[in-house]
Amino acid sequence: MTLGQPVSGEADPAPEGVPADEPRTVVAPRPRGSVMRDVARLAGVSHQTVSRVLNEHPNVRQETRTRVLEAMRALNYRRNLAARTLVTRRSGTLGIVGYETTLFGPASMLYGIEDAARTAGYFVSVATIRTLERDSVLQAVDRLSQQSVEGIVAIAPNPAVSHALAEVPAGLPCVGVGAADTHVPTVRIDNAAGAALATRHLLDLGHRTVHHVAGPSDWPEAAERVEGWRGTLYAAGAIVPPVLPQEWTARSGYERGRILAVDPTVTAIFCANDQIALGVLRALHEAGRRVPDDVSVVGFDDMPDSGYFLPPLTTVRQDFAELGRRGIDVLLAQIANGNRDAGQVVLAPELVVRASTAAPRSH
Amino acid sequence: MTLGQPVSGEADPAPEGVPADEPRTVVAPRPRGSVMRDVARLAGVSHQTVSRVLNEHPNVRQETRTRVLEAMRALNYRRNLAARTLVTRRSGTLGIVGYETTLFGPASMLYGIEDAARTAGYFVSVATIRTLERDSVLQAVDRLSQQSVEGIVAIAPNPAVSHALAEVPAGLPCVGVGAADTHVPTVRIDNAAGAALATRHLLDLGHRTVHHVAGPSDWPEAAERVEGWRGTLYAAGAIVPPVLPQEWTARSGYERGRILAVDPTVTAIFCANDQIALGVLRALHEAGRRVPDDVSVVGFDDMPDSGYFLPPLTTVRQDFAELGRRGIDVLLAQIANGNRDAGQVVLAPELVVRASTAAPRSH
DNA sequence: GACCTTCCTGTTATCGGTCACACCATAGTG
DNA sequence: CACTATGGTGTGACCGATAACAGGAAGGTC
Repeated sequence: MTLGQPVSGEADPAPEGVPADEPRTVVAPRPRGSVMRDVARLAGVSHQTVSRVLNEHPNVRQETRTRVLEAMRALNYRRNLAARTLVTRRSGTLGIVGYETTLFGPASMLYGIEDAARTAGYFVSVATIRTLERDSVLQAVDRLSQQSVEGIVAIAPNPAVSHALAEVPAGLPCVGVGAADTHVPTVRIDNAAGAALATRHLLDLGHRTVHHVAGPSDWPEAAERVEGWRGTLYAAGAIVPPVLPQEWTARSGYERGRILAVDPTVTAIFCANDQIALGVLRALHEAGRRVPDDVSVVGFDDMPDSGYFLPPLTTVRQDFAELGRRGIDVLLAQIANGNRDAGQVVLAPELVVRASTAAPRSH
Repeated sequence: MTLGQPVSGEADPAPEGVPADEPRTVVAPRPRGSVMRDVARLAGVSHQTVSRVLNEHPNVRQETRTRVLEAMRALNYRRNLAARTLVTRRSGTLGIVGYETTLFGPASMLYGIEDAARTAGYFVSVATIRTLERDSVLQAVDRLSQQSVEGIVAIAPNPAVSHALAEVPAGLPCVGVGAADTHVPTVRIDNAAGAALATRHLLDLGHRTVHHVAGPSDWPEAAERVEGWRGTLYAAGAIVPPVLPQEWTARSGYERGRILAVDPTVTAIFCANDQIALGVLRALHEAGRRVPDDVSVVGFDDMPDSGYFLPPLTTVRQDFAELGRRGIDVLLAQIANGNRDAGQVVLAPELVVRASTAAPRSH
């Protein structure tokens, strides 16, 4: 036992005159636990046999196995992942590239992904990016690939991200979650169909046309929703009002909502997400236009709070957790096959009708 | 160049009779990039010199250094973290134990922590837990320690989590973020002070007393806020209404709010977070009690949406990003010192007064 | 000139696992 | 009985980095 003995004290005797508390970056090495050899010794077998037990190799006698397992428990052994990774080239870790993960959607996907990865026996390493600049994204991907991640999930598969992914040398498996992308396989809900659902719902209620408060133009989710909304209006022969991309925030919705609120021809508004809808609701309220009597509002996402807005929000639900799970499925399939062509998985969104939509008042 | 050549194909010829598409877990090893020796050879130096350049050792001639750097660029070299971790016992990775990370607060802390860790040159591995059961927590901590994380940040430092942390053998540095805890150093805002701020504000406006809709009892944040609220009422000689712990959701707030709404003596409600407040607002609205004319409402957190509730919510702001940063600071200090006694860091919360509070109507 | 520093560089061991292979039983086959 | 499979186990090499140490060249001091 080396208890109480200074760690490697001989080699470099502290210079006497120098203040000892100077904040040097010399860090004491982490104390070492027991390793495979220790377990082997205690169990009276070779280290290779311990390895076999650990990896559930069939050719180990039952009695030997239990003896090894007992030794492992006695020594509180845990395998050193770094050593294993070094030799197998498989880290058992998946990387996540996240963007704006404080938003409800991304945060939920992150959660779903982590959950699914854990279930599949993988660790999860996260690299968030602050901006969608090329360098920022490349850096994040680089950080993850340094860690020998076996695959990467991009939560915001926008062009910058997937382009960086395509550049990853080793043909790293990857998947985009949330929106379509041409460079990487993706798992997403059908944003266009969701937008169409919302627009259709409003048209069916009798509204002449539907205004749209869009999300940021650099999010493909936002673009797809614009597309679905526009297409539906077009197919119905309704006029297509201009869109002005906004952020995903209530503030954005409020600002855009104030403009829409003073326009008496506006009777139905489809918002790119629920937070935007929240802002729009407030703007309408302040302008004295009642929802849904004067104006109908639909959101997108169905965050847990949406049912408690004033009034409760009609919205398009997407199952973020399921999205995460399916994303991991696709990634694992790629890892198993070695190729990237795992295709596209598209989940159907669902319209949740609450109290924020109604037929327009007939004059 | 080994391009096109099968990787170690000789050793284990595929058994002829077995269907080839059986889903076995045999995975092709990741193709290998260039390693230190390759760089060394190209630069005409030893691998150790490459290592010196990489680690910014001072004793390398300028010319040698540039030659090595060029070789690294030419070969697109990146250091193998697993090998480095194996020998140094330092993984450069911090672990995060997260709970309910889809909530705005936890998600924001996660983000702040990741950001700060990256800035400090650390990677981040996440282990979320679904329940606060002892086993679930232990498992998460175990997963992280398997990865040789150098420290752990607990986002929900509730007793179960910190207890598990205390059991980590190697004296792993750790820190709890968000609430006080007796087992681990913590970084938090002063939840009690924040609650006091809110309560005081309502009392100062002239309310006789303040009702409270609390968070879940197994979150120390919730308990601390109850404490601050209760203490302030007590000091002011106001009566202390009973509390019923709820979840952090709007739904919870709504349910509790419906009960409070029918009680005419209720004129001021302090909610444990903004989402609860949202539910309370709706319940009051439905009951025909106007905010702030009939009832004042205060939240906690200041999520981005709170300013767009109807009416805009008076709330207690906590700076989650700063919390994350400071958490990493404390953790890094522990890693540098080797001991766990990095004390408590307490940040001051701030009251943000908006339109949901006013003096009670005088009869 | 002998000697000691200081700067720069290379050689070898090592971290803790897995892989390839050798080995020894025992059992089955002709 | 010789010969081959097969189950169970041990031995040594190896993954790719860093640590420890050795040693050569250049410069300074006596």
